[in-house]
Amino acid sequence: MTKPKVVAASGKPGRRQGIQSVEVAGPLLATLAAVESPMMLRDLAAAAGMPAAKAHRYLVSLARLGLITQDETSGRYDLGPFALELGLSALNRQDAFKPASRAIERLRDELGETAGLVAWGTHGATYVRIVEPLRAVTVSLRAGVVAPLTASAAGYVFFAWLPPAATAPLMEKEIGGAPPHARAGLRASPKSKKTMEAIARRVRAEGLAYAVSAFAPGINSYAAPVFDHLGRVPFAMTVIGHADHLGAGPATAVAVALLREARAVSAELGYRNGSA
Amino acid sequence: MTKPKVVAASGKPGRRQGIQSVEVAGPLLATLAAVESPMMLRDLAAAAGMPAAKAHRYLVSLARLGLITQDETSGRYDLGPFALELGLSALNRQDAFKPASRAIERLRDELGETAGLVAWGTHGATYVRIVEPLRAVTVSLRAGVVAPLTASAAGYVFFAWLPPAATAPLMEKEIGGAPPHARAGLRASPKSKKTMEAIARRVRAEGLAYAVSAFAPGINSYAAPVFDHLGRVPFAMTVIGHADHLGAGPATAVAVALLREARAVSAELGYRNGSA
DNA sequence: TCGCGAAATTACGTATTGCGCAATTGATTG
DNA sequence: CAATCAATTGCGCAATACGTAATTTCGCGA
Repeated sequence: MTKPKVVAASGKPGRRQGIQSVEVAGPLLATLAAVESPMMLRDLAAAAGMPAAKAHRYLVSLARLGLITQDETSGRYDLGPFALELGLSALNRQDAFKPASRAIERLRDELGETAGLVAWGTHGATYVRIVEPLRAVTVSLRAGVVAPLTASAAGYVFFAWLPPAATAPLMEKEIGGAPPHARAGLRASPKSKKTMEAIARRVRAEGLAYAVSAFAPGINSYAAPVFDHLGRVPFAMTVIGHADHLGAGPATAVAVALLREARAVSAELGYRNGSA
Repeated sequence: MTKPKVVAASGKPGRRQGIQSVEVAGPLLATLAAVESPMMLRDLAAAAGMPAAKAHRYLVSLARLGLITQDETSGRYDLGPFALELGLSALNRQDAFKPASRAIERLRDELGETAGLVAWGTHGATYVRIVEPLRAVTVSLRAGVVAPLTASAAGYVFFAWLPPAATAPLMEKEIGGAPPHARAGLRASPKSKKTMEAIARRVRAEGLAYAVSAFAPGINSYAAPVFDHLGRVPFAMTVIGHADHLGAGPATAVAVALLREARAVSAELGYRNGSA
């Protein structure tokens, strides 16, 4: 309409066919989103680069959708309730928590073992969610528990994929802070930096980590990273259970299932294999 | 276009002249906002009541605006970054947002616990802001998480003070929708309507809600309503933390502080105790 | 590796709808 | 009470969106 077209309805942008009017409305919404207070039609139209009469018609329809509201008395326009709804809905699916939560539930159901979600917090690899199978006897873990960086599958995962700067302080603390074997609760002996580097290489190569008797004797754990669309690692997914059920190694049923689910979540978050 | 018009561009709705194409796009956005996961073109078109070919053109333009995204591989459509931006901007305009934000920061500093702001959105009680204390292992939550209506302090608050019509659909879903233990992460068992009514009465009487082990074992939460000048509840303020620090009940230090701050915010918004 | 079926995407001609311009209505101020 | 500014609406033209398939792409199974 505004812009001369050679052929009928083909978008000259050379791209896929869209609806021009929809795209015209965008700048109006963007303008309103950028300011903090209601705007007059005239200013809104100017900011969006269109005549006031044109803007007005669009605003009427946007208001019918609830994307904007017009103040009855002042006539000014502002974002409406539907904009908030859209945002809350978008916020809801924005992060990795939900898909990762669903994934560990699937793992729990499929494997009949305790599964968890671990995030990197100020104190290290912190369990943020635990799901347990219905069985009576399960590995007891609570959200908030911090897994040792140098002696747990989840710790290995973060060490392997987080920037070194993020994990360095904690590793110093775990390796050098206390005399060997004096550290509370760590079953495994403290590892040297060189050992940790070797572990990290293997973990990166295999795509996941596993630890034998890390939490307690006879309890093994597996952990795999979840990547988001930027290639960051918002979570590690873990499976924890008795050694005789889980086994150990990169080819066990547990390892295969965990890796499959972790990769599925990463894909859902927009991670493209290889890089961001 | 579809509908015969007698006169040129006058909207026959008898109302103000708008842009038809803009209003056509509304149902597509509303449909995406109403579901929780990406949709196929076919289903989206059906839900919005239009042919797939038509929906496709609109989706192309909505995607150019960033209101929606299309997954490269699956071809499915979901809400996009601009939807989030619109929503966050709309959130900031809520009169209650700034005072309530400051209030949860005070609570965090005073109690040394994680505090949050929860709004009622399409999918339920949605965390829109989380503030964490600098020290300690904090409870990890992210904005966007939806708290279950029937098993969280924030959910109780909205259930107690929102019009029943607003919460009914979600309660049906939570209570009857899924088999036990199939619902994501609900530690607490599903509650009957009768139980929920009893909870709501107590919550209204005490002025706030608390939940034991709702998010995770050993994690308790408190929630109190913020009332605006019309007596509505735009937000709930929450405090979340380990059970042994927070305790549970209407007379704990946390409960007292939370209620005090929530009432202060309500007063600032022009709420008069008792009614609107 | 090839082929079947379903879904997504694109063409094309028609006429509905959006555009620019200017008049009209409504509100605010001197 | 009048003047000014802003918001809103007619009008006719022609650009754009619609419907109906055709076509391409994708996902699976043999």
